[in-house]
Amino acid sequence: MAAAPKHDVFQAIADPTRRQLLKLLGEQEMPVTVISGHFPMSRTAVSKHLRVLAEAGLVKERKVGRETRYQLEARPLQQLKEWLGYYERFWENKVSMLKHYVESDGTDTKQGLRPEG
Amino acid sequence: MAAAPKHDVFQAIADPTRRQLLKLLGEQEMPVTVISGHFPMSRTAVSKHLRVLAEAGLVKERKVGRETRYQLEARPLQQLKEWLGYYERFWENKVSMLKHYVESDGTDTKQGLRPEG
DNA sequence: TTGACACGAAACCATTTGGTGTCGTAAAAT
DNA sequence: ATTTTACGACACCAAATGGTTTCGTGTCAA
Repeated sequence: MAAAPKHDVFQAIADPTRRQLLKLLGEQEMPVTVISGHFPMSRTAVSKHLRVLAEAGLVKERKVGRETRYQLEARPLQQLKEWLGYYERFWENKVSMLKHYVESDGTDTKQGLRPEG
Repeated sequence: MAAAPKHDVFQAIADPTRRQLLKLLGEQEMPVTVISGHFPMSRTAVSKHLRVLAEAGLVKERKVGRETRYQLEARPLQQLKEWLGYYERFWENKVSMLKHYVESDGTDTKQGLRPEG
């Protein structure tokens, strides 16, 4: 029985702490202790987040002596981009249709589309 | 005014059922009973997922008689696209990885970068 | 050799999540 | 007028999640 229930990318990025981790690890490879220094929680907690990210393929680990260094591995985010691609047409359509109609920030007072007037 | 939404977009799309919901509701506006007919769970469960999506702004509800019709509202997904945009350079641009290698002191490994990549 | 450090594993806890079923009520249908 | 339908509001439950502390082990330093 192979381990099927890995974490997927969608789950992995759902947590704000993990998104911060990705950003941090994009800058540079870092060991756990240094990483956890950036967060208001225990090293163990950060470590568990890192595991989730690793299971989703979003970070890679490298053992160097007694430390484990982590670094961003962005490629799995392409899944997300692909998923998003499907929905782009929905807001592109809306925008072009509403362009002449709503020029505000999206806090529309009317719902739906009416002809002028 | 607008209270901080309890669920954000990242959380909302983390669940596979909710992603299916988005896809379904992109096709067409639908009432709850019809929607839940597409899922192997109770209407109440689907309704709760719809609420999460609504809190994230990803669906809009419209009361029509005794039914509540839901439809995709894709615009908040732009946040996701924007977030993703930051990471595109990591897979589009191998040069950035080279840059990181060069900027580090380079004494930490002998196997850091291989030709061809 | 002894001690400090880095880290994962494990046990534990509170809260959230994803699901269930029941019930009340407004709207439609008969 | 009565019944059926659509739905949200609840109350409830098991499992997952996000956090903690403690402990064991491998690695580096004195």
